[in-house]
Amino acid sequence: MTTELKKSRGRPRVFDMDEALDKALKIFWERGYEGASLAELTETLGINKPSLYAAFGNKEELFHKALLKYATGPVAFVKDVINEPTAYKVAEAFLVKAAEFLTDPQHPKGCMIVQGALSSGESAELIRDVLIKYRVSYENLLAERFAKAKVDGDLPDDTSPKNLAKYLATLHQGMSVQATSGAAKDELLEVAKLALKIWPGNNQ
Amino acid sequence: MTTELKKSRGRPRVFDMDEALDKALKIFWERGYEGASLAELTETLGINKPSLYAAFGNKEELFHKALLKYATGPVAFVKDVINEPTAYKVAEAFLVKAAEFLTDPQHPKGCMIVQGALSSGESAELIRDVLIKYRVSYENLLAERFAKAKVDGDLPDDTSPKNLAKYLATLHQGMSVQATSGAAKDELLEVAKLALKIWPGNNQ
DNA sequence: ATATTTATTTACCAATTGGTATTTAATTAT
DNA sequence: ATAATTAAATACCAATTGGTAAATAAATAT
Repeated sequence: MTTELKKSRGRPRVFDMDEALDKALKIFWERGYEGASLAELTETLGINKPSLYAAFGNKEELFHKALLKYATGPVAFVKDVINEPTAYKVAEAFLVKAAEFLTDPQHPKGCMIVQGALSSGESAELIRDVLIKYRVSYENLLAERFAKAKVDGDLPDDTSPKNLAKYLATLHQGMSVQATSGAAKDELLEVAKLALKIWPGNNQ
Repeated sequence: MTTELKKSRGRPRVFDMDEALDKALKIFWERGYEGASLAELTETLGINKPSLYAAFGNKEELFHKALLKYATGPVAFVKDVINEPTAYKVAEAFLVKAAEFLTDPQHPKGCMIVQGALSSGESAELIRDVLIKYRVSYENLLAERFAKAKVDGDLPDDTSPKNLAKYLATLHQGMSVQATSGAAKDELLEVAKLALKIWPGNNQ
């Protein structure tokens, strides 16, 4: 059923670009931008450098493509989360799904957007800034959702959507560090449970 | 008043070791272990490589010495915090002081123990593991303090000291990421304030 | 069959990485 | 004054970094 209109002219590519990008993603994910060497990348993808460059551009472009795949793939759940019916359910879904995702044994621990280039040398400064922007935009997504919840009367008047969003983003980022450090899913779920106790009406 | 018994025999060292270590600390702090190059280190310390090696050993040893200085210097407040009279005051002091420290303009943003080697190449794996141990031990310090609080009747019987400690450690680590990403002190103080609302008796 | 196109392979590149051997300079002990 | 000791400066090292030029192989269009 897949439309294989591969009347491409030259020598056919021997590797699957999507699979290769996925492997690159996982290396960046657990090594970070600077920690991932071209040597490890090419070795893992099973291709050599010129092929990698022809297919994806340079290391930086490869990272960006991997990042895009990450944001639209594994991490897409964040954008679903804001569709939960109430602010509380948004927060709950966000933290619970984060706990599960960050410790999922199917892929590297932690969040690539958090640890891809947290502190780094000059060569990764652009990458670092892009990741910061991603984090900020996810946080803003939550803040906007909570602002709407206030209008809906779903949150008390004296609550600050921004503070609430930053609280959740901070927890998420901390959970990412925890996951990378070996914390188990259940431990992070307990953290999530505790964190949700701040919610008005969810006390004790 | 400083006992300068410098009847050391050979050519005198031209730089102050403590000052130099402090500069190295700040570079590791904002660049991470791998991100800090020997070139940047020697340039900033104002000494050349052989001098650095003679004084501090290799890059890894220098990092460990800087880390020790960090843990006994800027970050010593964590060990004071557990002397607060109540569990709540411990948590409050921990989060408030963390917010202030992580955004202090006097030194790099964020926590070196969190971002010194979060994700990295193979060359930093030992460092990464040491930093993980540091994080775990700080968390254990809090957990033990809260266990004592339970015995004292300062915390309800159904509270888990470990979960509480992990909750606070997670927030601290998240705040570190936030600080590195440009969050302001006031914003982190708001997060701390929100976070403390989970406390029994501190609701609303 | 041949030309064209595209991918792979091999071999290479300059720059940078962490790390040292060697020489030279500054100090103290004799 | 001279020997011994210690540090600094210069110059170097192999290995690795990200990146590429040139040659070769596999497909399609003519």
